[in-house]
Amino acid sequence: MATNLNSFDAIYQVVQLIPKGKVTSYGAIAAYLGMKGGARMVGWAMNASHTLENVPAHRVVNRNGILTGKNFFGGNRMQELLEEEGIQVKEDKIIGFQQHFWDPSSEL
DNA sequence: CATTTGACAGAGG
DNA sequence: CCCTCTGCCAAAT
Repeated sequence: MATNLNSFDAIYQVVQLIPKGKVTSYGAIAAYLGMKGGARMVGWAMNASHTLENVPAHRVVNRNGILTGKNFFGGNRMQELLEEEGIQVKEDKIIGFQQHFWDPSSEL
């Protein structure tokens, strides 16, 4: 797919496609977009996306299921959003991460 | 144009 | 699981 999408836009699309109550990792998104190993780029996109509203970056965590970007959300905002979607978060990390994991490469 | 940086990932200890 | 080092890619300065 990747219809006329610029670097960041493609990432925003995938993040917006994450089902409610699900989460994914930067690497999974990067791999889906073909930039395996470019996971850092995904984080960069999120940094730019945090100014947007339709990008549920709170559903994107690192490979360990840790809310790496919670600091960018402003306090416990990220954790609250996840808990509202049925995801339990403890000490900045998702409980049963694999259980809530959503892989774009498999689901899309 | 070269260097630094960044919300990562994987391997090793 | 935590810490450290290396590898990757693109944007920002």
